Order: sequence, then structure tokens, then C-alpha cells
Amino acid sequence: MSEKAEQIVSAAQSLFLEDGYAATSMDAIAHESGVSKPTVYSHFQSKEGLFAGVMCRMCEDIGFDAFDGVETDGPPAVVLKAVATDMCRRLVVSEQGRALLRTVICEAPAFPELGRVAWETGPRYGREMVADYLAGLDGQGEVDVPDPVLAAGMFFGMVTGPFLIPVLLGTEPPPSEAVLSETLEKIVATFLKGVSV
Amino acid sequence: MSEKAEQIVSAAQSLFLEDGYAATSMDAIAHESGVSKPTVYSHFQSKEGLFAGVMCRMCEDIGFDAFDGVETDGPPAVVLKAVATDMCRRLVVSEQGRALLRTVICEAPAFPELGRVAWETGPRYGREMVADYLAGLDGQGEVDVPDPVLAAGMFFGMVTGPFLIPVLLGTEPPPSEAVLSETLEKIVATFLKGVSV
DNA sequence: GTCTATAAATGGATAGAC
DNA sequence: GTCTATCCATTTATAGAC
Repeated sequence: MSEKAEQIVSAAQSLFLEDGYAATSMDAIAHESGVSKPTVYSHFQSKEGLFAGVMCRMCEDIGFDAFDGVETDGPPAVVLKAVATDMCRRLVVSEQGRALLRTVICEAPAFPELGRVAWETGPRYGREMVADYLAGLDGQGEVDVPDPVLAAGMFFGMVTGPFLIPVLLGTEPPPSEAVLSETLEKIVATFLKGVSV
Repeated sequence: MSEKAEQIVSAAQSLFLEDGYAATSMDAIAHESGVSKPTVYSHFQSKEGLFAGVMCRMCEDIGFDAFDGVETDGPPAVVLKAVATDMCRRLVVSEQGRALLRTVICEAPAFPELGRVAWETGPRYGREMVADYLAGLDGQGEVDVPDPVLAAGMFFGMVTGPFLIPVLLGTEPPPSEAVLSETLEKIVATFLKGVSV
């Protein structure tokens, strides 16, 4: 990708995330990226194409590798807390993550393909990895999880539940690392007690 | 409110919910409500005012009376399942509820007051009622809930977790009543086990 | 490939007739 | 109070010079 194309993508990212699809103009993108509008159109077919391309790429970049760098053979409470912390940092604490989530939720009806990519690369992928992990623990008799996918869904819900909606609605600031750690400790404990044998 | 004003509000509701703030034009609202644009402006000061007014009113209407019509002196599993079912019907199953949630999430940055109203009348109100209920159970020694607000947040997260994101992203249809009932049964059981004494 | 300039359409909002 | 007609700014997208 040429240098100008990258500048355009970068400007489009921040503007789309900041203002949403409809409220962001190609003029603004051209201005912000320091090129003229025809140059934007020489690299990207249309506003829709630029938006879908940029957002899908972001989903894949931020994409939710929940278990990246997490040692999965420690105690479940430690493993799950690490996974939960990673998820909250990506979706709740990170301003970019929040903005991306907000944007894909907004535009999913108009861009179904984007909704699908966001789901596959993000929550669904994370849920599957947690489900596999829980199924493994169940096989070892450490927990009682008859439906791993449902349990993983509960886990994700519990972890994000206390933060996600108020933060998305702008009525609470994202939690500090200290509050996050303390809260997730309790949440993971409650979850593990709920699925204990 | 006059008849025309009500037609305008009704048209504005469906169009804003369907297409979002920026993609909905005052022309379209006038056309859909069967009046002319100046009539719209004679009743409402501006597009922003119309949007904020209509959405805030919807939040208060749909507003989350989690315990309305729920007998709170039955077994906790029954009470909490009723609350959870009511919440999922409002936010996940109802197309209008989903659209409202999506819209307020989208526009919360541009309309902070709307975000506040949506939070206060909806999730926060529901969370507080569940927190009070759990605190009562804790006082009777039926559960171990040292932090009722956090526990209520976990509860809401667990209940919506398996449904909310995939439904908002458009990758899964809302659950049938049968699936909802079966799933919430398991979720409530896991939650209660997690907070058991 | 990139720019200036502009086309063609649509947006929010209003003046003035009735 | 309501409409027809219109203003003015802005939008997406492109034509043509360099």
C-alpha cells in the first residue's frame, strides 16, 4: 500500500470512529489525510467501500486473541482472570476498542458483512477459545460445564456486564487498572463457584 | 399534543431507529408523517431537538421496570428468572428495544444527555432493583453477596451475554421464547450457585 | 497520479401565501 | 397552523489540466 493510501486509511479510521459513517465526509477524510478528494477516490472506489475496508481491517487487527500470551496450564482462576483482563482492556478500557465496538454496532444493519467480520474475529472467536478451555477443565473433572459455549457466553457477559453499557453510554469513565483487577478477581471467583463440581 | 405532532413523533421514532440520526432527513420525516417540512419545524425547534426529545421519551416509555408484575416473595430462582426474561424480551427479543439500544449507543457521544437518560431509566434502574433484591436475600442469609451492585451487574451481564452482541451485530436472530426460557433457566442456576452461601 | 474546479443532488431551515 | 417554493450550505463523485 502506498504512503498516501496509508494516510487516507489512517485518517478514515479516526474520523469514522469519532463521528460515525454518515457524519464523516470524504472532504474531511481528504483534508485530514493531507490529500485531495480525487486522490481518495483514486485509491478507494467509494465511501462505502472505504468504510467497510477500513473497519474490517481494524476488526482483524484488534481481533480478539483472548489467549495470546496467557499460560493456560495455571490455576483456572488465574487463567480466566488473565483472559478477562485482556478482553476488558481491548473492549472497555481502550478508547479505540470502545469506538470500534460502537461503530460496528451502529453500522451493522447497513453493513451486514462488517457485522459478520466483527463477530467472527472478535466475540465469537474469544467465546470459542474460552469454551474449549472450559471443556478441557470439564474433562479433567475440575468444573461442571455441560454446555461450554453457553458457559463461555455467561463468562463474557459477567466480565463485561458491570462496565460495558455505562461506558458505551458515556455515563461512567472506563475503570482504572486497579478497579478492573479488583473487580475481575471477584467476577472470576463467582463464575468459577457457579460452575464448580 | 396535537394529532399532527403525534404523527411526526411516530414517524421520527421509526426513521431514527431504522436509519440513525445522520441518515434520517427532516424531509423523510415530513413525508413519512404526511405533513410538510415547515409543519415539522413549527412543532419542533430543530432536528437535534426532535431527536433528543423522541429518544428520551422512548427510553422513559420502554424504561426498564424490571420488577413490574414480578412476585418478589417466591424462590429466588423463580424471581430472578422472571426478571431476566423481562429484560431479554425488552432488550434482545423486541426489535424496537434492540433498535433503541443501538441508537442510544451510537448517538451517546453526540447527545450525552440522551446517554444519561437511557442509562438512568434503563440499565441503572434495573441494576439498582436487582441489587436491592439481592441485598435483601443476603440479609436473610440466603445468598452471599458482599457487593450487591457488582453482583447485579454480573447478573445482567450473564443474562444478556450470550445474546446481546451477536444479535446487535446481526449475526444471530433473537432467541425464540423456548430457547430463551431454557437458557435463562441455566443462567439463573449458575448465578445463584455462584453467589450461594 | 495528483490537483483545481465543478457538477448534481440532498441536507437543514425559512419566507411568504393562504 | 399549514402549505408551496426556495435559500444556502454541504455532500458524493467526477472532468479536465498538469
